[in-house]
Amino acid sequence: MTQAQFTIEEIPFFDPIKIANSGQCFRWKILDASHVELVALGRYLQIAYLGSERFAFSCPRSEFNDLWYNYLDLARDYHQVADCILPDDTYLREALAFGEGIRILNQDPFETLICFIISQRRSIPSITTCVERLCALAGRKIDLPLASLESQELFVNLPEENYFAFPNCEEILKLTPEQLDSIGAGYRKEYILRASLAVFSNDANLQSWSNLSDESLFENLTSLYGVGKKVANCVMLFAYARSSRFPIDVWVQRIIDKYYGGSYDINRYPSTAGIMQQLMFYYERNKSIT
DNA sequence: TACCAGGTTCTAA
DNA sequence: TTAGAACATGGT
Repeated sequence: MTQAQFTIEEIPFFDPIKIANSGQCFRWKILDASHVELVALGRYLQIAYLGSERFAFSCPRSEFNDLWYNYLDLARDYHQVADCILPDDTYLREALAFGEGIRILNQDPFETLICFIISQRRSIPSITTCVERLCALAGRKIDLPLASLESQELFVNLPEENYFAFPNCEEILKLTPEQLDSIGAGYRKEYILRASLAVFSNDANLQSWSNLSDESLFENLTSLYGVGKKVANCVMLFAYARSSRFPIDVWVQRIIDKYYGGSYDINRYPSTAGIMQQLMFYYERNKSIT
């Protein structure tokens, strides 16, 4: 008996469209009101909302269990996280009501590192453009589950375009200077190259770094040229499941100044400050748009 | 057109 | 130790 080429799952507190707009990932794309596609972990995935917290994923059950369950952080009980919000934290309560369904992804460390190096002092649309150019130039072409998807009415048919995996360090280092210039990374080009070189030479063994303490991991990440505390905290939060990390960017600083009197005690949420940060960030960026 | 963007590095005090 | 300038490019 052949395995079904899709997986259906009931998932509470999960909103792919909000995740796509949350700023933690740059390769998720909203196709329509109930479909999202993404490229991650070297694969293509489409997610369809079926109603009543039920979702269809364009992959076999085995792939869903092996890869996407962890990537999408489905083991965590987000209702429990929500229950931790203090009664007097009015702003965060509003942020939760607005952003319910956002999960913190467990992304690939190298991809997250390079993406957030690119992110510094740029808008999210601009980051997305730059990341896509890098993938198209240096990334491996991905085999699409086209035939199997088209045979299912659950999913949106794929456009006839190519999808590329995020490149590894070797693939980035193989780019010519002209190619690297053409992705439009500007002065961050040198940061990308030196981070890639550190990983290639094994000075930065990103896989083994997952065993480090928060303090050591932060120290190692910030030792990379072009990686400061903001980018390091984003990598820790979005790729190393360090949910206590609280990246402070211009948006979050604005929130702290406006709603928290200029200082924010992250010890209010010792193990979930990063999740709270993401809710705040999403709320502040999107509340005026919708 | 001018301004700002999920910051970091470098330099001078 | 800290404040401030410089940094490349894209989106609005």
